[in-house]
Amino acid sequence: MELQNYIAKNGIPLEIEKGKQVFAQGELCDYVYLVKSGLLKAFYITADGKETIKSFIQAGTIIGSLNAAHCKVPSTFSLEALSRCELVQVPFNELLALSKKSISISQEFIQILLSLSLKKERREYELLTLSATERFETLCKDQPELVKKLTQNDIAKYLGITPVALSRIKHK
Amino acid sequence: MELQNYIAKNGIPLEIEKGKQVFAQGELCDYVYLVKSGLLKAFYITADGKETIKSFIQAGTIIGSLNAAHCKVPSTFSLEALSRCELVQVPFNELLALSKKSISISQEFIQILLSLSLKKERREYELLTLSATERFETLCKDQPELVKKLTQNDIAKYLGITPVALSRIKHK
DNA sequence: GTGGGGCATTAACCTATGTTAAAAATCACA
DNA sequence: TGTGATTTTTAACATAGGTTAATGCCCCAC
Repeated sequence: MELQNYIAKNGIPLEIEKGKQVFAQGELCDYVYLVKSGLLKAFYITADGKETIKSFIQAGTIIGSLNAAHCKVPSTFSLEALSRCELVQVPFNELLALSKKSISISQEFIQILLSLSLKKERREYELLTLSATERFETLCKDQPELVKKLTQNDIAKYLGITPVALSRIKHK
Repeated sequence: MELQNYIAKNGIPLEIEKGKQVFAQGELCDYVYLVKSGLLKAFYITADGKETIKSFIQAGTIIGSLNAAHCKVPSTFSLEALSRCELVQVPFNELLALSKKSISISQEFIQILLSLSLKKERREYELLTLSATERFETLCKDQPELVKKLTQNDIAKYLGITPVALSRIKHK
């Protein structure tokens, strides 16, 4: 909470319209964003121009390209608003510096990174061991409210299949 | 380094013979392990009895089931030695407690978790956007020494395909 | 050296998903 | 309410990878 409070107080508020990008794949982006309201998607555009969705980001989450912010390299993904969003922006380094001065902030950082790792581990597990149908069922069971807000196109891109394949799966 | 030194000094040394498991999927495991030598694999057994490999763990790495250690739930994967291994075992909570008292340990923890997240992100990216052939090529390019030490069986299980499919891919 | 066990290859056939294209449904809004 | 735009469905065909099983290979214990 301390960390979120810090961001809420010291960060720069941003409004992002539906369909607009917060940052784009290939750009440097040293910021981290706290999502106050709205829904976003983080996605890759592959070499052959196809989009695959890495994750959906809901209110209350902190999001940023760790890679870009931490390693000073271009982001590997884009972040785009699926609905009008209120964000608060703060430089990643500022948070890291803050964590060097406060044990409680450090601890919160550690908790956030731990839960991030667990989330990614879960996704890795699903991609590695479940079929597209099973991944779809899991998503519907775990996040029914989220699924309602998404287009089938975006769900498919998140599952790693085409919209056509998802339509087929639903048909059963 | 401070963290690794702590583990090396205060942990319990373990020797694991090739083929033996450090912990098994479904068990509680509150420990974290520093790999001093050898090679291990972390893998899942799915509901229908198939094995898929989550990652290979080489010397110098710290490994453990974050989920099991942090959330007090059974591990979702098993850890098995692919060659004779020297490990050092330390309770995860001990490290977490330590990080609450020392900023520098906290910072190291954060760095480890950051690089873990980046690694997982990369894997997620590959599973989501690359074909089996491309994943195999990437692995061969990025970790040629590792590939040499592995059986084709294990490589296939890591790529998320069957050994038969991998043999076909290599044929080309 | 012999025999057994696991690993790798090959082949034949099967299934899930991709691709393309067209039709149908839904939505957005003038 | 009508109309164009977008999303979803359906169909036909192509391809990657799964499954099973047979064969050969290699290593190692005896």
